[in-house]
Amino acid sequence: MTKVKVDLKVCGVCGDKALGYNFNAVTCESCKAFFRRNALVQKEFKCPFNNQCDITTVTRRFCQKCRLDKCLSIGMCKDLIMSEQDKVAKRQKIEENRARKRGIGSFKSGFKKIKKESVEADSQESEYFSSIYNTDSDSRDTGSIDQGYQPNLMRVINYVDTESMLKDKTCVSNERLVSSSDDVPMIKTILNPCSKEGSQDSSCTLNTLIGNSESNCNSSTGFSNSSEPQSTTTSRTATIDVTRDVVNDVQRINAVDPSPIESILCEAIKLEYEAFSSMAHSHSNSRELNDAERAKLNELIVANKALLPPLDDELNSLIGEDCKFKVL
Amino acid sequence: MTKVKVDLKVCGVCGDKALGYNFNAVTCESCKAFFRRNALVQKEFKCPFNNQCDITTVTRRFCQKCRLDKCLSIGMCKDLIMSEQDKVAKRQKIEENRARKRGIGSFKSGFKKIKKESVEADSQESEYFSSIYNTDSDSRDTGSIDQGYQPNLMRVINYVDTESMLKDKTCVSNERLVSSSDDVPMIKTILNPCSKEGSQDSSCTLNTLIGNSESNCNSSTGFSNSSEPQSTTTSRTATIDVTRDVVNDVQRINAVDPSPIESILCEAIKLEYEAFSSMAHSHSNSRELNDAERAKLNELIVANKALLPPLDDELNSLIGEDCKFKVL
DNA sequence: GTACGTTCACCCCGTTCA
DNA sequence: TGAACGGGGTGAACGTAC
Ligand SMILES: [Zn+2]
Ligand SMILES: [Zn+2]
Ligand SMILES: [Zn+2]
Ligand SMILES: [Zn+2]
Repeated sequence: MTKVKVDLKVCGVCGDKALGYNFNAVTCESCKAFFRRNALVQKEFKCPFNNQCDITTVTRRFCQKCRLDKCLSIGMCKDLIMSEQDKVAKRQKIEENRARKRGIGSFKSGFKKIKKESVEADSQESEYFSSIYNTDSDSRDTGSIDQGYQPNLMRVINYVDTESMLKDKTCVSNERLVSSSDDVPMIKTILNPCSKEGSQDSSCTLNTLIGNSESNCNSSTGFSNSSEPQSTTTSRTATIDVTRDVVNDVQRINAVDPSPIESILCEAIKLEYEAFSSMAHSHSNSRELNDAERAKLNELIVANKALLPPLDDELNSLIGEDCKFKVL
Repeated sequence: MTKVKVDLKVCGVCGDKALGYNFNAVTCESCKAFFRRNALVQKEFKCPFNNQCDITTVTRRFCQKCRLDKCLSIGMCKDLIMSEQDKVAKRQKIEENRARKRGIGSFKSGFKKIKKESVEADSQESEYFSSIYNTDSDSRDTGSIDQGYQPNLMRVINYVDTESMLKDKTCVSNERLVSSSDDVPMIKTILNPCSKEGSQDSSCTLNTLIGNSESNCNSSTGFSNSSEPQSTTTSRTATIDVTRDVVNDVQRINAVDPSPIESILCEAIKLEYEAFSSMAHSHSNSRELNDAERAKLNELIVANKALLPPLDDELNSLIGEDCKFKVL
């Protein structure tokens, strides 16, 4: 029981053993590296087959395109890949600490090497970043939303839920939080296109949510999109799957468009629902949706619909169903 | 009921459970650590969004900048963070006591660990360094005269106001004031007008979906919806400015003396002001949560709407029906 | 009992090298 | 490409002075 949990984590991309979240999805080390290396390259990969490669530990290296698509589909987020600046900053910090440490220990240590590096990278980066710096750049795609700290951000998130949320049940009570399931919930953040001029209604908002991705039994791996909802869980699961599909669609759409915003949005939506639903759960097992939950659901639907032209009928019907949960 | 009171303490920064005051504000353990680690670093953090992140247990890791700002805004005081010297002194004292105790108890006892520490200062890593090096000049650091124990001083003062000022405030106004629930009131400081306000108005806002639930007296995290703290406060700000002038004068008087006393004074003054303002605000209802949630929800909806032009009528009606949240 | 600092396990990102 | 590793940030638990 104790260490079992570790073994339960499975890479959402290839099914290999996973240690935890990477770029916002549970993945193995190799997929992590793969994503970091390839997610930002602008070049499109080509599938040698027909874009439907099943990714496994064995096949994962055969088709970069499908592997990358899979990565994105399970929610891996490009924005969490450090920008060149971030990396430089990080290296610098490490250098500093190292130097400092060394200095304290014994100040005789060689310092020459260090500063050499600190002089650093200035040179190369150039173009990428330039865009980032300008305040209003609408582009932002490649880089990250913000150079500053995306990474930590995410990390934190994941960390959080796990720990604080379920850890002490006590807080759960008054804490909105999710879960309670057992272990790895996760968060998501989304941000809308706050591209410059949309200011009118201050439309841009970032929502964070926690989605609890189930862990323990079953579904954890169940990420594989589209596939089956084997689980018992009833309606909630179903709903979630639906949203997930929608999300996937969006992401697929995004494929062309490098901007991750939409995908993030979708994630958020998905998570929102989940968060609510988990909240509801905590109170009672009853499968009733409270108004908040219901509202959320509707909202999700709206959002998704707007996002992607083709809306699923299934979903609609589903909604109809869910809505009947005692409407206020 | 008896121990309930303990549970009532809520972190003024993120809303998590708090045990008591830390650096002059009621905070959770994590915010305490966060503040200690980051308040003195010279480097400015950067908000990935637009400096309006709502800080909750979930989102607190997203944005260091807004978290730190929040810390300061609720009155957490950098001066209470021990300086490196203080720490060294403290360690020394501990060593001494330990040694003495050990000697008394039985001098054969394990010494291994001890000397390890005595080697001490090197005490490798971790958090030490972070703060040390900052050149920060302006206050305290090198100076010294007093740094020896500013902290205590501060504490005392706070204690005082506490008493006189808000005593019963219990939870209070939206946002800034955190609570104090029943026993220990606390001080507040007002945040500085965010230096470069220029950026903030950009339309983007960060919201947390989950909202903070909080059952009892929520208050904790202010929600961003409409009444945004920073912007609103015109009159308030003005007042503060005035007090600030006064404070400055005082400081000028103290001038030569680098000691943080003046800051303390300042704190007290501000606090008073805040106490008033919070009173005025005090919002009525207890069942806050829903409202907050609702607001959140609406916000989301609005955001989504704005996002995507084509909105489905069906859905609209649906939403209108089910969730009466009046969408604006 | 309160409020500091310290420690340590943990999470996840980057780097390195075979 | 991927295993192994280095490392920083976080937060719970703990030690200690007062
Ligand atoms: Zn994998
Ligand atoms: Zn393929
Ligand atoms: Zn907190
Ligand atoms: Zn922020």
